[in-house]
Amino acid sequence: MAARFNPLEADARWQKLWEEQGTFHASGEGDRPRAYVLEMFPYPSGRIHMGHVRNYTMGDVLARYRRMNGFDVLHPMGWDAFGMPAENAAMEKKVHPGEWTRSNIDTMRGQLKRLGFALDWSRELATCDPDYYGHEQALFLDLHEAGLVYRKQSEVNWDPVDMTVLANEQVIDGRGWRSGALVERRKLSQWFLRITDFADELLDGLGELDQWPDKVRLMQENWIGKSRGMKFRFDTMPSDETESIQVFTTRPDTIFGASFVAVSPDHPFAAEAANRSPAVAEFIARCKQGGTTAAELETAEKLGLEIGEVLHPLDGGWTLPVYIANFVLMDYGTGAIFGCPGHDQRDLDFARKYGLEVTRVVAPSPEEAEEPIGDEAYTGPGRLVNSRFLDGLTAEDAIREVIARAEAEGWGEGTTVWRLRDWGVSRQRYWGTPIPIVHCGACGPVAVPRDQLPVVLPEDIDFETPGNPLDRHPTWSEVDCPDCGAPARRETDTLDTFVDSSWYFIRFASQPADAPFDKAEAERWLPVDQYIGGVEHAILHLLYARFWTRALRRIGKLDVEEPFEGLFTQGMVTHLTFQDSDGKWLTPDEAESHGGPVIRGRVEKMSKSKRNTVDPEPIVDQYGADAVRWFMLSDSPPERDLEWSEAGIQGSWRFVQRIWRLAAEEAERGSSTWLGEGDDLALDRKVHRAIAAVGANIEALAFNKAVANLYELTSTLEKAPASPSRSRAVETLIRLAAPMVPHLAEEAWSAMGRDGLIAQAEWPAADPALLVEEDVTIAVQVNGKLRDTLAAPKGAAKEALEEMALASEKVIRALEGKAPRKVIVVPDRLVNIVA
RNA sequence: GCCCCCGUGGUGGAAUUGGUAGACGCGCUCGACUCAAAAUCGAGUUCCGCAAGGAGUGCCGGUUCGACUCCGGCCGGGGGCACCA
Repeated sequence: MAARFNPLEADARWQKLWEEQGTFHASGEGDRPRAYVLEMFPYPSGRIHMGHVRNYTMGDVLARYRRMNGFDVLHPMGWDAFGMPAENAAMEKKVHPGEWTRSNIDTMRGQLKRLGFALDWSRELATCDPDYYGHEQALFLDLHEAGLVYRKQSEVNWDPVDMTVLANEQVIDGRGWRSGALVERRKLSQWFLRITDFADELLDGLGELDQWPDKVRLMQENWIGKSRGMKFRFDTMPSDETESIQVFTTRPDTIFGASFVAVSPDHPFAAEAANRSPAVAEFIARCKQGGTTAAELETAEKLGLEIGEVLHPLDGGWTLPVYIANFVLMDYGTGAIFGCPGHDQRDLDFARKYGLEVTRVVAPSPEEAEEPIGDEAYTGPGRLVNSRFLDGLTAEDAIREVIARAEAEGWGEGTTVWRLRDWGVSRQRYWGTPIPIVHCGACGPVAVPRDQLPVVLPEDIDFETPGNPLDRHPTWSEVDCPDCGAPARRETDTLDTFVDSSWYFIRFASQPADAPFDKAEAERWLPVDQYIGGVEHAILHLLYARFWTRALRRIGKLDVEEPFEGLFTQGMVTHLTFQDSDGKWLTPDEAESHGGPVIRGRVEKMSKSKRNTVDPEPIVDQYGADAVRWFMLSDSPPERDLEWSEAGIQGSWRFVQRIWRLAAEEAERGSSTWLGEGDDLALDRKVHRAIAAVGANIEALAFNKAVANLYELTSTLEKAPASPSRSRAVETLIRLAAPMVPHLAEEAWSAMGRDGLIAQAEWPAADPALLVEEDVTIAVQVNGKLRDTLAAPKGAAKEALEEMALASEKVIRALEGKAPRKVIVVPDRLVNIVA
């Protein structure tokens, strides 16, 4: 038996065997309990990075652990294969996006396989495959038929050089991130999904997701942004021809503090005014200039232009000026507000600038009723003042009162508004799922008949000229209208790639050829028991997937409420950064061999721009998959960042060899030479405590703690004398470590002469009798300070413990002759003597 | 600006419901083996102190027999949203 574990040889051998035997295929048959373990599928960008390795190692440990615990485990892998980088590569390197993507997938699949992940590769899918996106088109049409898809004009970020729509994230300081051109706002007809129809259930559903991080639930809650308030109207002057203005407020109680009404520059009321006056039109144009970056908005000046007058709904003799104001958003609430400068900071800034009245209508105490408002609006609690029939009411009561009156008198109503907007899914790009619609001059937009799906992307495309290649393709879009047969044109937009990732976990669970999924089969696996991925998807992907699942439920396709029962967001992999004296980023290797001075920078997320990435593949070459896996689990709590270090991976390598030595030693000794030396009960207890601890920690995804448990057990075993207990314990150690270091575990398992694969072996059971301590150490405190410890049998009587504690010499000394006033005894834990 | 999270040795981090702070790893120190080195093994490693003992979980205060843990106020770091009415 080899003195060293040789991963270079062993890893590949076991990986081949697992693959040949289909060890990790999810059966879906029989009545074993099922577990669906899923990590967010990767974008095939080229090569696996350390973040992937960490993410997939965590999921793999859980999947292997569940399998050893008797579960039928579904642990699949696929590729989020549509998206911009492929088109960029096409433009820069003159390769077809499909070719580039598929070649990346091949590379990355090979890299993943070398890490020995227990994946069911038979279910592998790529979203760029017509077999996948064709079914997505069918689902899109299902939602369309159900009225959950619609088309409307919408403003987009338009890059006039690249001739493409940009996502908000791709607009940097008002310019296209690739072209650097000033981005324009254009109105285009776009497809939308009615996610706002589900706002209430998406919000309420968060309450049930108790296996999600609070942080993510909170982020989604804020994103959905439910606000209760009142919508009401300000009537225009009887002489005006224009209609009344609807406003929304969350503070109807402050209605007597109103000093102006403001509408968005995009509001119809503003447009009307612009029609009448070039000055107004010019002002609106000015409002639309300027960037949308955080910094610019922060410092942006409040701009307003008075364009009319309206009547206060509770006092026909009270007129208020109407302004167009640049800080009012058209797509929130009604696009118009009433300004209450006393109790809203923005309104106050505006009122000061334009010399409008500032009235206090809420005061924290009666004494402060006439206290003028200074530079800060008062937004705290209090009672109403200067508010006629509302005076003296609390803000909450006043809100109810005003809404009740508005509803009774018919000028307003209590309502709820949402921050969440419908999901625009049109993208003017080639490398995505074609939207299965045909535009006919006579019939309008018509769904592509089901038997004509999938609508497949053309292969012969040209990236030489900017813009959407689909739009430019000479023939692809030319079709006959499915309804009337007249010449028509295909929709040339493709779907947002977030649509692709909104249902891939369903397709993993069930993949018939003729349908997106089989309802019953998918329902047997779903929801995903444990989903693991980066926190950067906390809102978009996870919200869209929740919506898509609920939409399918509403149309009767799938009876699942929430797609992901458990969610875990793992931290990033970070690394030191280095710069030379000119500020140029250096790789760690360059930093070492650099002649000049090198500045050690901060520890940051691995990124190409900071040049601090570490490619996993050479590390696997050098140390083997298990050492890499072990390191990914060991150093930091999984939800926090992990700093990559050479010392860390070396430590992991040493540990892998330590386990190997224990196994090799036992294997060599054989199973007969030492029999009869008797059991080592103390060792048995430690082993069973480790069984319980490692299991509990893996279930809690506290991998770093499970790792610590294994280190501790290993050290104990190294020091333990030979005995049947020790031999059993080494076997147990191998089983416990198997989910984390599977290749080593298989090798040791087979060397020790055990049958079958350890991947399919049983997880050891902790014997409850051995988990109970016989003796415990009792802490003895005097006035809360530790003075002594004493050994006592478990379950010793309080009186006995008290007596023992009072007899302690150290206690007597600490008491300095004072008599104990009180003695607190916590059984099996401590005695505290208060003097 | 609003919301949320986190501050523990040289370092990553442990510490069921408040009950012996620093498990386990990394690093470091000393020792063994070696001509030597690597690898490996053993001992030690919160701080002050020879010791007895004292101090100690960002800072200040509070609750409690007892606080890393609970409460209030600061300071520092990170994240999310952002003119959301």
